[in-house]
Amino acid sequence: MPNQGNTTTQMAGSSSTSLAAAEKPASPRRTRNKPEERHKEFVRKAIELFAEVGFEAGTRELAQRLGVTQPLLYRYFPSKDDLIAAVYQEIYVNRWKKEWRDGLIDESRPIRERIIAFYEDYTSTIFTPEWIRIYIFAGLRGVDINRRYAATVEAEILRPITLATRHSFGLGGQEPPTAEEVELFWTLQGGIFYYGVREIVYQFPMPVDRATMIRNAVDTFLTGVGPVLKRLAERENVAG
Amino acid sequence: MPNQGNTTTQMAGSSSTSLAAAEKPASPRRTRNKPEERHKEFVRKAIELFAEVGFEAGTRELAQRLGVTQPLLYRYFPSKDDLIAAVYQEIYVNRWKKEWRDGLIDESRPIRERIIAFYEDYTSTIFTPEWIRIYIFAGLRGVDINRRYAATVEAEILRPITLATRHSFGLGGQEPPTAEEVELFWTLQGGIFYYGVREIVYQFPMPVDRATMIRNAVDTFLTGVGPVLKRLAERENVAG
DNA sequence: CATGTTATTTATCGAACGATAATTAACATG
DNA sequence: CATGTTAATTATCGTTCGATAAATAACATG
Repeated sequence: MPNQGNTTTQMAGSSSTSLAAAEKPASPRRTRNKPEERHKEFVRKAIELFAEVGFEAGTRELAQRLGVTQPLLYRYFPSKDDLIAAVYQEIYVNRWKKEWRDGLIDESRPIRERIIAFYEDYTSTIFTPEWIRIYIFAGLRGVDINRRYAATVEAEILRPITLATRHSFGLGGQEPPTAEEVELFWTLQGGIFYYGVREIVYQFPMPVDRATMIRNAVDTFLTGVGPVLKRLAERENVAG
Repeated sequence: MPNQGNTTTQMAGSSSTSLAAAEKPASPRRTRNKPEERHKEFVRKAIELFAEVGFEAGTRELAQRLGVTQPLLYRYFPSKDDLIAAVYQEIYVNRWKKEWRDGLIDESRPIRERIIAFYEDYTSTIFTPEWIRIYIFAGLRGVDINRRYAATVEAEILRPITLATRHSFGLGGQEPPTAEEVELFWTLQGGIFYYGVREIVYQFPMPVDRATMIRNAVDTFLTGVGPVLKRLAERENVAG
């Protein structure tokens, strides 16, 4: 049934003609593409598929969506795990913006403005099904990816925010933020992140739009964090 | 334990003796148990296994851990999905405490105390690999469970907290909390929940203990939420 | 102790999976 | 236009999965 008919095989396209058995789009032989493009194309579609189904998604399903045969995948990725690694790289490394940190430590703007601007841009990057769902899939599958990512968030975002906030309250000097201080900002980070999880993963109806949520959360946090930071700083001075 | 084996079938236990082919613990025939106990036992072990591996965990692996054969599972659960449903029921329905709501609306204690006490007890219930990991697995697999659970959290926890906090600030009356108000408390909830995710799922080293984190997060929140709630209430009064 | 019920096991099916080897055809080069 | 390279396909292997049917043995009852 592979149909080698030299006649009308062309328009096998993708849909409608598929028989009950599925899987084979009935197009024998396709065009020949450049390896780099194929590689990118494969990763892009893999992200799409994994975000939907998870990493248990079959290589046959992926091949079908790409309009190629399943063994072709193994010409570009030695194993499925290598494909998954490429997916991680694309999402969590290539999409990170160095400007986030720069904006946060830019003392020419008020701290509130900086933090709100950061979270608006950051959430516009990560609040997609691809980013969030794959991030969560990754965390359940193994801890490496997420630990590394969390370490980056802490080093590049939360510690700078902590120091900047401390300064804006006229507290402390250059000493590195304590774990307890950083933990405070983790709860802000987590609270905002969980908004995205409810919206995108649990598909909860979200009556409050993202910008409003961020503004209220940051306002609440910045108003309340002053006294707590002060208390922590005093305790630190006594202890140290 | 069970196994009244009249000979040496005893030590079929679990390890070492397993041949290369694996799967069969070499114990032919076991004792006969009461159906209700089996049912409970199966669910209990299924929770354990699913928390580790996810719902893709094989029924053969589960059977092996139970010391029974795989087809026996199908005498107690018509399909794997029914087993999963029983797991959900056990974790997310049976472990819910009505006292949480009662404690939160008990106006004889200060609001700060009530909220901190609630989160300490709540986290002591849900900050286990079983609860958190299965909750997250469930959310990626389908939205029903988590949507239902989130609706319960909102109705039984967050709305009461919102009203109680409003009162403690001398704001508003009996009007139901607005979506924007509730959303504020969702960020607190999410921030605390994400602490558990980092600890249990991502296995991040947590230098700040749970109680301290809760105290700081609630203090920050309660200090900061007053002005924001007030602003929202005023806007509401003008608009309404 | 004989008998009936049913909890449990043995054996097996069909589908789907990741992966490999061998074959075929698209394209670049002379 | 003949030729070599390699992108892409066909065919297939071995494993694992959820699930079912039939055989067997534990226990209750008389």
